[in-house]
Amino acid sequence: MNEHRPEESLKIENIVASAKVTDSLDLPSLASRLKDAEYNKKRFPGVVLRMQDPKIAALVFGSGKVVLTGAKSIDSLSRGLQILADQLRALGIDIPENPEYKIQNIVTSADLGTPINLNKIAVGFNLDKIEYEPEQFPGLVYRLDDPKVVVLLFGSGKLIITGGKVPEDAQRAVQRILSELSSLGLI
Amino acid sequence: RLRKWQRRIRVSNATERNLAFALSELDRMASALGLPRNVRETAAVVYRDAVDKNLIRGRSIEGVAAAALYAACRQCSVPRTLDEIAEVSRVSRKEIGRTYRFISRELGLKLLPTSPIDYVPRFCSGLNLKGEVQSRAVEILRQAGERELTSGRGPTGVAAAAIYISSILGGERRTQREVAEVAGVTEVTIRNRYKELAEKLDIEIIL
DNA sequence: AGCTTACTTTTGAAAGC
DNA sequence: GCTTTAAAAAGTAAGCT
Repeated sequence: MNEHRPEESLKIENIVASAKVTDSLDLPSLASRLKDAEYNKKRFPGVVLRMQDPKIAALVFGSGKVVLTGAKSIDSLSRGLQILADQLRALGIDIPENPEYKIQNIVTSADLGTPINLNKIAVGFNLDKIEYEPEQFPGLVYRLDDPKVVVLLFGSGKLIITGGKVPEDAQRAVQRILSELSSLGLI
Repeated sequence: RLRKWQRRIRVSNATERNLAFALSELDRMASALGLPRNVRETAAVVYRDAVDKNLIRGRSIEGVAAAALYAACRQCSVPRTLDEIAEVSRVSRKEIGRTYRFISRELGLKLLPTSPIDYVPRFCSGLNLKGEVQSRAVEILRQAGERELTSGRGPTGVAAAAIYISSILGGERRTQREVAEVAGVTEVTIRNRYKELAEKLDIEIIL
């Protein structure tokens, strides 16, 4: 069940991406013609669209720009964008064949396989690039410069890597943390 | 040149007026929390350092003052939670927290997370528990720290659980409700923490 | 007591207040 | 700075039975 290999425990939990599918969109009519659309201009300037197949939420703006969140793989993200494009085409809107998109953030979970002492880590790093306030949140926040990501470390040894642009960022972050913790004798 | 003078005087007046306001705010909050003079003085130093480094830009005087007081309490080992500071401030807990992180980083305060042990004296006196019970709670917390039973847990909750246990061991039992009240946590949290401490530190509790 | 729901933290884009 | 989306981690909290 548990392979206990830190580098094999990586799992993408969420991907956020942005794209420009057209030059302008009429949100009011778009919202009324799409079934799963939610639109409250007072509340938020974009239309919220929820897809069930790849479970993704899309934010559609009047500028023609779109934000996709919730995808658990780059593949499902692409499929989600295709589905969104098809829905807009069905409304008579011209959308490019393969809209360009940019991954803005990838959230990955991982497991070091061993419980860790957050207090010792905070001391070991001399609080550099580290924030640990258990009164407020149980995780220790570690900001890495390379890769430029933020890691949330928990006492259980599980962690969250966020802020990455490519899947490899999380992989590198875990490797770096493993080597830093072992060189500090904290793992 | 007269203009320049007047401008300097104006700026100087504003600076002094703001500092006076900040110091009176620190004093007002410290009094409301019953904090000793050394904490007020430490908070004043932190606030002045923040002013000298222009850290007030874009932030409210009251927010920086509250954050300085929060930091000072921790530096002096007489911690107050962000909620307690927020109760006597007109700034939200969220704002005080973010301002604290900012000045803490900019001034290089390097404060380690609050130790549950630092809450013991205040909570015990609030429960009228004698020194013996207090010492036993501190000993339990010392062991808990070594056994990694505090990682990620709220310091007040762990301290409350240790006090709950030591009050029973010392024959001066306080109910979970009473301890929860002075510690500012729920009875559920005390229950979860004390069960974990008792189990992993092999402490037998007979009710 | 226990279950459910929900909030804390982090990240990123979008348009506008 | 805020608003909205999604998602994980673990602790704490609140409401209901």
